Amino acid sequence: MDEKYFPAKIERKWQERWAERGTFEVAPDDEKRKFYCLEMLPYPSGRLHMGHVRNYSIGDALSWYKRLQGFNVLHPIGWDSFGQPAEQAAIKQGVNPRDWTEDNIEQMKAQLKTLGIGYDWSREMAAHRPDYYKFDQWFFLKMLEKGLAYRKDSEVNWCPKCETTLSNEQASGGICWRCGSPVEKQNRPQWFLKITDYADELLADMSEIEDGWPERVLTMQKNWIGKSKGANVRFALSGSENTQIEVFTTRIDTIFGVNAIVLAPDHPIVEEHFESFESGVREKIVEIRAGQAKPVDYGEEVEKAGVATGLSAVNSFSSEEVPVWVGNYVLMSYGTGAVMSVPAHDERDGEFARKYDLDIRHVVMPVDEEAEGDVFTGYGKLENSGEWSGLDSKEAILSMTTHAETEGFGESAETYRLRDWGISRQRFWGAPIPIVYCASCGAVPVSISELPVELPESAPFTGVGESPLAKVSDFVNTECPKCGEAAKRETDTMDTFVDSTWYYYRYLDPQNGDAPFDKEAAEYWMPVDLYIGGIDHAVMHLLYTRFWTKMMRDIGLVSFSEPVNRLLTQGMVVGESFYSKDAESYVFADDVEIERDDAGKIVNARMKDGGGEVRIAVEKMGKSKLNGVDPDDMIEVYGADAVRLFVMFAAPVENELVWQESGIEGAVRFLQRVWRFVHKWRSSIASAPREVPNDLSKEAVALRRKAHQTAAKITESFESGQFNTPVASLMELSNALGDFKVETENASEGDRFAVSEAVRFLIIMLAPYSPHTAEELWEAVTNSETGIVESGGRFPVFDEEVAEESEIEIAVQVNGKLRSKVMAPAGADNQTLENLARADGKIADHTNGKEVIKVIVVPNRLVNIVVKG
RNA sequence: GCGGACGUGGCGGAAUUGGUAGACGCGCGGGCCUCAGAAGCCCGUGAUGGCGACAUCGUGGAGGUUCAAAUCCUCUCGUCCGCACCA
Repeated sequence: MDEKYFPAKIERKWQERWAERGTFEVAPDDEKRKFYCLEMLPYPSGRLHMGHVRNYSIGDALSWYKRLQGFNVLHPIGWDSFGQPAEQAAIKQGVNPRDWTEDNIEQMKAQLKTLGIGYDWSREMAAHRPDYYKFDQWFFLKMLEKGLAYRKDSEVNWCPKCETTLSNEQASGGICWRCGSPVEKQNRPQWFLKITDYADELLADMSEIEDGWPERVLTMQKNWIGKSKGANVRFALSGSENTQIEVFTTRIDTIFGVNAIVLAPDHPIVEEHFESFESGVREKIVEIRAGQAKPVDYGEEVEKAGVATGLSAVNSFSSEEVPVWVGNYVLMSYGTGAVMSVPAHDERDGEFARKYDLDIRHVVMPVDEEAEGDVFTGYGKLENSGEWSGLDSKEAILSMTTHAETEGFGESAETYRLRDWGISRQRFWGAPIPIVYCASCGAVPVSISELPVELPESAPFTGVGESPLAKVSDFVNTECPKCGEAAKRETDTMDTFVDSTWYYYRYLDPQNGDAPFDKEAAEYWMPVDLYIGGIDHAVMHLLYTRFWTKMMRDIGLVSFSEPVNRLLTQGMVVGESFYSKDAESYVFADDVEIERDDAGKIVNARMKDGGGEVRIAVEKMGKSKLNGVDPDDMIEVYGADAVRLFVMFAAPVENELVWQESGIEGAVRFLQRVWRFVHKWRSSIASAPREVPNDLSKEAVALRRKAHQTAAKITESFESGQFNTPVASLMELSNALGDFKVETENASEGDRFAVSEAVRFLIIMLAPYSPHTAEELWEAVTNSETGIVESGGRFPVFDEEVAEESEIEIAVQVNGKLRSKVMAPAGADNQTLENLARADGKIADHTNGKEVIKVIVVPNRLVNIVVKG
């Protein structure tokens, strides 16, 4: 052990040693309890950023903690290596996407190793390698067999900038989730996965995981699935024998207030009667269609527009004839694509009716008279509703639904916001969809034994038009698997969310060539015990992956329904940015001079050279803001251990983390302090007695107590998912060691024991945060070169008796105000505490001459004396 | 508009879940060491008043429940996030 702390040196040493010994490589072991710790796999952009560092530091901390408790910890990593940037690079720089991707993986892997994250690298996977995407295709075929994959000619979201289709989620709000461009609509045949088949289960099974998942993630998913209960009701189209218009409504109780049926502009009935409409109507419908196809900016409210088609329909409840309109606010993709318009009891219908001067008839009376305005959307008492008049809304809904069912023109129904998952992408860099189109046989699946359908080496990357695959004739032209005739391959590739939906199952059995993974491996390791990632994946990835697990259960691959027991959503890493008002641009922190007042509050910031005013803000890191921090630079200056320690200490994991260089300096100071202390005591520790000596000094007893209390606290924090406070506890323990004022040469047996115990505790509890430093210190005090885990180092189990304080400070209050503190033996009874409190001089001053009404005693805490007068 | 979360020193954040508010770190102030600096070490640091022991105030604001509230309840202000014609 060097006298001084040289992080680069020890970090290299231990990274090599871990690799040599395979410290983090694991295999199923029925003797040990398993723990599967997972972080969201990165896209191999080529550079690690601070968000990654945070993500992996959290995962590694918990992995170490569990490992040190004797768990068999699976902690893998891989690459989400299909996707647009590689293809963009191919278009812009003419590089081969495969080479580009492999290079980036190489670089990021090196960075991860420099960080010293304890991964089982033997299980690494990468989505773009055929041995992985073969099983994307395998799953697709299995789902096709099960009827869970289908092809449908459908309108898709098209991003003109990325030149690709987007899922509904990716196009949410009318803008591309990746580049922010407005999304257009296009019609084309698409492959879909039937996630909607699992909508109910995805909702119901939330009860299985609600203890371990953040409430807001489940709420977001719930809203996304958007289950809505109501009824379908059919209106007969006037003048037509058996054409009916079906509407979905949650408020069948308002059906006597219907003044019109409003159809989506692309409703089949509109299509069917289109030619019979007057020319003005046709024009208006075309206009509405165009308007709906246009993406809408966030927050922008679209004015309602519509046109009466001239058709009319009969309200089966009232026998009333109502006009049929087309409206721009009705969506074909939700419910039945038709609504019954009830302007008195629905805001949208009200707005529509006001604009076009349609009848407004109230059929539900508010029960409390608080309701104002002409539209009342609450529940109330029915009126003007035939035999249902007088009923409460809720009763009426039940009764009217039953009536519709009996009469055969309606039934209760459920509708979801969730759509099926469109997976077709007009891209090269993704898993080919294993389908062949044959002139006589149609769409024919490639047989499983022929997988993988490999991507060609390269393709012409022009950046425009169809998928590049369509231009690779060797790829496109093939034979029909069924009839052997010449046929063409599907040239769309799969959404990359397919790759990331099941990657963590591949870690369980990464070499398997016959199946995505071995069922027994999954039995041992799954479900994931802790999954850590950003909140931005709350809906898409995390909903897809829950769906995928249920699908795998149904094809017999796994025996459970939920893949992740506990989810931790980590906050962003942000940086301080400096904006020069004179230059009207961001400037580097180094060029800024900060002035503070006596309390340390920043009062002024100016440029060092010109003195121009500078505005300081905390913003997402970015090149343009000059506030990005490169993990490699930080590791070089402070060491990986200090970076990791700071990242964990600076904020609770779910919060934003403000990167501050002064903060990381504090982290290094702490590590150095620990280092110096261990260096000074290392031989005394090595020769310390193994058993507790009898003659412990008061100070030694206090040090032991602190060590055991720290172990108790940290264990509790880890178990509850708190990672910042343990660092504070470690610092306290380190401070207590620093306060232990015995020189090594005068240390008694008892002193050496207490110091040795506290130091070993400290080192092991430091390992989750700063593993290299902990390993080096451990080696210095134990002389074992195999590393902490292999040499049997275990997370300290605290001894309650040792941790217990013998004397406790008791707060004494008079009328709830703190007036004094007294020392009392631990566990003293209420009477003793009260007597002690009353005997205190300061308390007497506050109670003399007053009548004591009541005395409240909280054992080991406080005494509150309530007085009058 | 609907839904959700959160407001604690100059800053990041603690607080055994109703029981001594501000742990720990940063920043700031003072001191020791040093030729000097860096590093390190020691002391102080919520606000106001007082030489002081101490007193008063204090967890966005206003009420309330309680012997006792950062924590529970009501209202209110603010910040952030999600959804947004979903019938």
